[in-house]
Amino acid sequence: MKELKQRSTCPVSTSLDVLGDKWTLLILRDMVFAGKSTYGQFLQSEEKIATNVLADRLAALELQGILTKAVAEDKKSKFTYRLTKKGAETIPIIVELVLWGTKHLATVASPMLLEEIQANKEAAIEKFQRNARENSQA
Amino acid sequence: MKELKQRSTCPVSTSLDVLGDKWTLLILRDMVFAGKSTYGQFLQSEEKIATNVLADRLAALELQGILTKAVAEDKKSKFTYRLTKKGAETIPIIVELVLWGTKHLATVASPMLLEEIQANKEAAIEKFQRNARENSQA
DNA sequence: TATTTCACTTGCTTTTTGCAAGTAATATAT
DNA sequence: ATATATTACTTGCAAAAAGCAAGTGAAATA
Repeated sequence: MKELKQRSTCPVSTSLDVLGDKWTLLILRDMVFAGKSTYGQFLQSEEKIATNVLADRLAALELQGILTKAVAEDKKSKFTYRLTKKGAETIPIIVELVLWGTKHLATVASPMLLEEIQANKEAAIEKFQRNARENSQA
Repeated sequence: MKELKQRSTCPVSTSLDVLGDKWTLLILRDMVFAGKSTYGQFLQSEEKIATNVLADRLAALELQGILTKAVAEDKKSKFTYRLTKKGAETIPIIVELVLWGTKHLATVASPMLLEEIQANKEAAIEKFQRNARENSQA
């Protein structure tokens, strides 16, 4: 596992201690924009995260209180990962990454998603957060 | 050096390919909030970046067009790093990291900075961007 | 009862990071 | 003019993290 090494008391630095690697925010992206919630779903993403890295990150995110892990309703051999409030509040960060990447890098964003964000960023963030919380009640 | 390996065409993923590590955004933080612009200044930060990692990241950021490197006015043995427009437009991401870290992690932010951001986020971001661009004219 | 699904773990190689020391081009002090 | 100090790196090596392929174990399905 991965224990948190806090390099300083700066909020940017400590946020990066938690979220600042190439995979953590992609897992959260999959939960927020693709509604994914299981280990197998996360493994299937286009970026092909290694299975041991995924296990490590999920455990770290759970430890940090960013997501919760629970036995799925349908099968008890399955787990469902859900965002906590703390986790859902990373959505503004992810949305800014979408906007920056779309503007400055060679990327392809879903036009509908992008339009929604550009039309009213605050409203779009609230909707994503509401969805994340709603799904967590299911 | 570090060439860009793009894992997918997703804007979140590609933004993380560029910015998603533990050091890159700290360098940008130092430029934005502390007005730092030289190699020696970056080395002195609280988080103690290794000198070879700093050199690697500065070269990668220059390659990505996020900052420019120029001989300093006062000494020609010194270089000045400045944010480009693309670089200054990462500020919203950094600001969201400040807010999330402040709310959810054990951190200490400058009260003045935090108040300024909380009072009017958009205005604060614009100010930081203006400063970054102003300094780049100096 | 056998096979498949699902969520991991293990072992090994490669890559990245961290650390300490070294170098080379100015700049400053004597 | 010469020696010392700055500044911005590079180099070499050990430690940590990531990537890859195969294996495991519990539960669901055939």
